[in-house]
Formats: sequence, structure tokens, C-alpha cells
Amino acid sequence: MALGKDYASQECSIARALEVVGERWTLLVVRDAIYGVRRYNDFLVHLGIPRAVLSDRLRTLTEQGILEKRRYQETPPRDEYVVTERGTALWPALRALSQWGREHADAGRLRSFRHADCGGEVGPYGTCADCGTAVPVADVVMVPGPELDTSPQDPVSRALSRPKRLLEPLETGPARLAD
Amino acid sequence: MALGKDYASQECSIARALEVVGERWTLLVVRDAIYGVRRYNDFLVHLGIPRAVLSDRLRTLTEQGILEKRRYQETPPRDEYVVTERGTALWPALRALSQWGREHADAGRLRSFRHADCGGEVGPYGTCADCGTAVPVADVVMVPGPELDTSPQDPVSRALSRPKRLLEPLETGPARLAD
DNA sequence: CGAATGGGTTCAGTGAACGAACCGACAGTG
DNA sequence: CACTGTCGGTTCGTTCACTGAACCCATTCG
Repeated sequence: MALGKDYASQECSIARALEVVGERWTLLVVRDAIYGVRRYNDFLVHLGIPRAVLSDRLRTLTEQGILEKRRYQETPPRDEYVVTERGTALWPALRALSQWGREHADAGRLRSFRHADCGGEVGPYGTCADCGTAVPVADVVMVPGPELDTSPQDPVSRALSRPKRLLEPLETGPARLAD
Repeated sequence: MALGKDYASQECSIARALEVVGERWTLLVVRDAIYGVRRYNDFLVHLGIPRAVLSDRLRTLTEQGILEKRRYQETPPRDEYVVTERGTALWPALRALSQWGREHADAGRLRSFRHADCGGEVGPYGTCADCGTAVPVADVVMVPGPELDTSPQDPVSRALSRPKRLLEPLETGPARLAD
């Protein structure tokens, strides 16, 4: 961890996890990656994070095998950051934090998560309220709630204010004019 | 959050949660509180955290209603910090982080969590592997694993290296000589 | 009396985060 | 060909949180 020292004295898997993803912004970058954000500029405008910090987090997460840097076009060379299996394994932790935030930090219903197969809501333990199965990340659909701002400025927030299956790449629209 | 700015631009319950518990050390303080640590000095020696930071975290967590400051003796005046319902509600997130740390950050089995009623292991979704029920925090027993240091120096680590039910106060032994 | 304990506060030094500026490669426009 | 814009960064000065050590006060033990 970057802040001065790590949690070396802690014999604890929570501390080990926080050494990897406990820095400021890191979990939000992973969250965005699971939501389908892949490009440097999309992370930048959506998070409002300083460029130097974003570069550092993307590099660290890539080194840790949580993201994978992938060239998606050659001229000009452009890379995207795709979340790996190791990264999607953080989804239960993020979902639990999201749940806690909803119930204990703002009380708003900004987004909800639903099971793609049957439409049931994903409950506090990650299982579908309707069919009871433990829903894998790829089968989760993020649905905007009533308290989510309906007219955000940046294209990334706009793309994330529509229902969207997790892990699928984000279509930010005005990226390549040829579309 | 304390580092320069908060995550104000983020319309996201994960960001709201991280504003409250996302600072360095904060989640480890909550973890210790759930493990049964209650006293300033016990947090101090177990976490190896600077005093000023610990004071700040305890004050902030108390203001947020995650811990409750409670006077347990009058002469001399002594307070303890007890985790509230709002604090124990963070357990699913901590358990998920712990799970990720075990599988993706160190591969060691430092501790495991078991269902007090039937002894079954608490699985990745917080349910008991044996009887299938979603195990509430108070019914979780923390069991030291094979890779945990068996002879730690400080009394808090020693108390936590024996099987122990979560939320129950820690007995650190040489605290009050009259016992 | 002197030493130890519990629960802090204060302070100087360091290092990370912040924001703004800059940069290089390329693409499209006039 | 020059101009403008986009993408993915790096560099740099300032600010601010974390760190470790020292200090403090009330009380209690020997």
C-alpha cells in the first residue's frame, strides 16, 4: 500500500487484500472496470481523478493481474484495460460495500442489481431473490434507480445511466466519429 | 473522506460507503471491533497504528455511528468502543474482502470462519456450507488456520489466535489485575 | 515517594494526492 | 501544408494526510 507503509504486521487476509486494493480510488477503478469502462479517458472523466493517480492505479492493477492492458487498435496505438477473473472476483466485496452504502450511508436507491436470467433482485448475499441462485458477475444487470441523476454531463455517466449488463464494454458514442 | 477531497462527483453507493470507511486503517479498525477488540490500547498494539491516526479513526467512526463510546469504569474514567449494528452491517463486505485475500492475495489459510450452531464453514456468499443458512455475525466463530503465527508477542494477537466467537469482547488477560 | 498504565494531544518530517501544464503521435479539416 | 482536436500519458509545484516520537494528565500499584 502506498500511504507511507503497508500493513505488514497484520496476519490477516483482509489486510492483505487492502494492501492490493485499499488505496484511494483503487476500488472505484475496479468498480468502473466491472461496469464495463475500459479506456483511459473514460475512467478519467467518469471518476474525476487526477491523471497521475489514474496512471499509477492502472499500472498497479495491471501488475497485480486485476486488469489486463490490451491493444485494441494499431494506428494510432490505443490500449484498453480489461478486468480479469482476479478482478471480477472482487465483485462480492464491491456488492457488499454497495449494499452497505445504500442502507447506511445515503439511503438512496441510485442503482440496483438484477439477475439477467429471471429479473429478480440480487440480495444482500449475492443470491437472486426470485430464483435463489448465486448470481455470477456476468449475469448481473445494473439498473438505474429513481434517485440517479437522469441527465449527467459526461458520456460515460450517460452510458451508465441506462440498464447495462456488467463486464460488457461501454459504448460511449462520440469516441470514433466514423460510427 | 480525508485525502484531499471526497468522492463527491460519484453517484454511487460504493463511493458513499468508501467516503465513510475508505480511509487507511479504517476497515481494519472495524474488523478488530467485530473481532471483539474494544479498548484504545488493544487497537493500538494489535494494529501498530500511530496514536494520532487511531484517535482520529475512533472519533470519526463514533461520529458515524459505527462504533459507540461507552464508559465501563469511573475511577479512573475508562471508555471502550463497541461496534454498533451499523458497524456489524459491514461484516459481509469484510468477509468478502477476506475471501478475496485468501484466494488472490496470499493463498494462506490464516483464519477460517465457521457457523457456531453446526460447525460448518461459512462460504463465499456468507452461508453455512453444512446447513445452508445465511449466518449472522454473532453466530460466526473465528478459527485460526494452520498458517497463523502460533506465538505472537502482544496479548491481543494471542487472544485472537484462539477460536473465538465474533462480537464477544476480547479478554486480554493482564488488563485488570483484580480478575 | 517513584514507576506504570490508559487514553489521549502536539509537533516536525515525509510522502502521496491534487490540479494544471506540457508532450508526442496521429486524424480530420481548410 | 498548417491548424485543431483526441488519446494516453508525464512532469511539476503545492497542499495535506500519515508517521513516529515526545509529551501530558489522572490514577493506581509497589
